[in-house]
Amino acid sequence: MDPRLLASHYMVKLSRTPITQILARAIHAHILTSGFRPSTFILNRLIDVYCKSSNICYARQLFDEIPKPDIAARTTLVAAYSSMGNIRLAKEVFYATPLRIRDTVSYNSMITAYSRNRDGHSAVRLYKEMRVEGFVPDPFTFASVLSALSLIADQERHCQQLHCEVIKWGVACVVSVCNALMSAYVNCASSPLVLSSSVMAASRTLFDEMEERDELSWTTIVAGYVRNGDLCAGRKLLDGMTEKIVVVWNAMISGYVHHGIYDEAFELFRKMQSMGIKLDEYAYTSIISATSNAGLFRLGRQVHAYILRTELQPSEHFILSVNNALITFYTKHGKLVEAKEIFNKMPIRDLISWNSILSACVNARHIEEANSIFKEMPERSPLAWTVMISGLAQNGFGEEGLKLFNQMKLEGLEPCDYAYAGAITSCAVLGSLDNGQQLHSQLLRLGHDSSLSASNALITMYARCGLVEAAYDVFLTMPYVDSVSWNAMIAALAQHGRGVEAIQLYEQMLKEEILPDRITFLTILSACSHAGLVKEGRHYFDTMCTSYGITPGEDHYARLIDLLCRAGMLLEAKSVTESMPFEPGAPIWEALLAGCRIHGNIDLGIQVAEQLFELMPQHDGTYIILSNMYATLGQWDEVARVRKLMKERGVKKEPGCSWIEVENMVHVFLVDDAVHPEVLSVYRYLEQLVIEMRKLGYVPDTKFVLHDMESEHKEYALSTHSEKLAVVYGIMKLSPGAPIRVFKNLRICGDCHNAFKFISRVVKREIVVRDRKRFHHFKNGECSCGNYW
DNA sequence: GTAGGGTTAG
Repeated sequence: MDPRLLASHYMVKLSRTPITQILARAIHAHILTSGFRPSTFILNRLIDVYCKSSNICYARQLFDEIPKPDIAARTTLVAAYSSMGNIRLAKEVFYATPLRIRDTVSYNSMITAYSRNRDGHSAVRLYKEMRVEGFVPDPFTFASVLSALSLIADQERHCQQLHCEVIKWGVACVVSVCNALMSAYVNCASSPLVLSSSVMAASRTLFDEMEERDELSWTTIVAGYVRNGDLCAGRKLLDGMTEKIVVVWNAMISGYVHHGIYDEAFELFRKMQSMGIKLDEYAYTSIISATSNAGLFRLGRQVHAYILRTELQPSEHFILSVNNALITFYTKHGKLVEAKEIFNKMPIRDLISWNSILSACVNARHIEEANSIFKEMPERSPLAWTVMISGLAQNGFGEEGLKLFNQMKLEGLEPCDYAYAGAITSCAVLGSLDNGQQLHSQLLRLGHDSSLSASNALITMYARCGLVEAAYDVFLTMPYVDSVSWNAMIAALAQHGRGVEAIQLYEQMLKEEILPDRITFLTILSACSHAGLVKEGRHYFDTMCTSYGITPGEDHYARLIDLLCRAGMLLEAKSVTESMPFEPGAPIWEALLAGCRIHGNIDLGIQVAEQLFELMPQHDGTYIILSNMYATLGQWDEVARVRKLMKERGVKKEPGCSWIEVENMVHVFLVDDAVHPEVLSVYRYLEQLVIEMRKLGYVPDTKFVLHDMESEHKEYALSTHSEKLAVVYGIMKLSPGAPIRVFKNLRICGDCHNAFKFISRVVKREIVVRDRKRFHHFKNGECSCGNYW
């Protein structure tokens, strides 16, 4: 075929019909085999097709194969590389183009490339360069360079300078240039050094003085107001509009949702509906998110049903984003099954779908499931890692959380402050102070130390590692705090038996007008409980309802009952259970049973245990407490009966286990340990200690041995308790005078509690023990709990 | 041949 004919044939084909990649390949092949040199027009179209189908390699091949591609082809390629995020190749082509044949369009493309690559400085530099070289900027140049300004510091000054240039080059009346300028001014407001009202005013003046406006002009100004928190100004403009521009409505609705003004969001949504403005995925996702945040389950489900009924041919993008929002909606309302159903039925999923279903599983504490989703994900974004790390930590998987955090770093991903918070929480779970401190110093180095989530995690970490003062330091030096910080600090004091201080801090919180939430009351109730402050606890329980409108949940009642039980008011506690507006569940009975144990009320204990056996027959704690109660009374037949019951039902007792950190290594001891390599020397050291302790009056309290055996053996059994072994190991290994910090998975044993008082005197060191419930600080023969535990 | 707005994940 005659090459010229072929060319015109291509021209027609290329300009009229959408070209598939296959067709492009065919033309490309023909060009190569026939030696036909296509016009720039054809070349550009082909490059464009390849790029739109993500085939940048072919595009470059085409470019390289054709001798001396002209400026238009080069520019197309720069733009293509830019839109695919490959700045390296874009630069290569641009700078290989001789200066004398570059034109304004090639500069525009390169400036955009830098801007897309989030390199605002290079974009601005190139703009200045082109001006020095004498190229004339056009409206596209300004649109490109102005959009790059949001990426650099001192944007306001640059904005004003470019504003002058715009006027100088006579393009101030071009709508697209004005839009870009307005948008640049609006973006300045995100800098803390800029007064948002002044840049918004500059933007508004531009808007008001525009002779003609397009949809984007309206959107830029309204979205600008919304983003900078001036919802009223945005709404005023919206109400005065004659045109119905969907994007503006959507921006307004999302603004209301972000500011928690849900009523207005719903009202606007309904208005859109009644005015016949097409509701698209943006409107729906915002409104679904409103129902998620506002806890409006029924309304959310109605929206869901409405979408299914009315959207008969939804686009792919519509299905994707709406379903993503729905996953979160069902997750936030505790409906994992529904969330999973939506996810499973989705024809296509993106990063957000995967991240949403991952957090759905994490929130529902289905860690196994979350783990397999995490492994299955096609792309693990830093967010997914973060969700997984904090999910593991918050569900007590400290070791796994920390491991994942380290793995994230090994894979070259930079953990954000939330990921650090997860890792720090992992340390809190493990009681790993060394790791926690290292993470703290990393935070300081990275400048993440002002992060709210990381600092809140630090408070908890230091507290759970036994360093209340360090927790306090973090709390006091935080640039701003939220109710989580207050709750964490109050809890820190409460766990360490400093109930009065916890209450004082709570009162301080009220003075600073921070509203307490349900967590605050849980914390303050346990503070009162640990410190034996019955009157105060009752008072706070009442004010929770009367002054703050928080309906006490089962967990609040459980703490109130715990408070009364510890103080020996078992009958009153019992009567509270009867006055509750719901049937008592396991937490209530457990609190009562613990009270019965402390005060040796076996009759009530048996009744309560029966309830618990029914509710959770596989729970070891009930059997243990009951058998221990019989054992203290010497009723060994009954002990045997309970043990037999356990065996029959296949219930296993969680073995006691304690651990201590020495030089960044965690050493674990079990009851009657024979596993730890140095356990023999630990036993020998303990024997010597006991001799010294007896001189000071220590008598092993064998009532804490819960099996029937000779008293000599009982003393031996006591000496094998895991917490004793860990404490002794600490005395042997830690530098002289350093406090001993030991962690135990169960509650501390009574004889160990007594023994540690004596040990603290013999070795003249502070011993800190964290058990399942709280901390004990032993110093000079006394414990911080005042024996009230 | 080049630029530009609104959403959903912690």
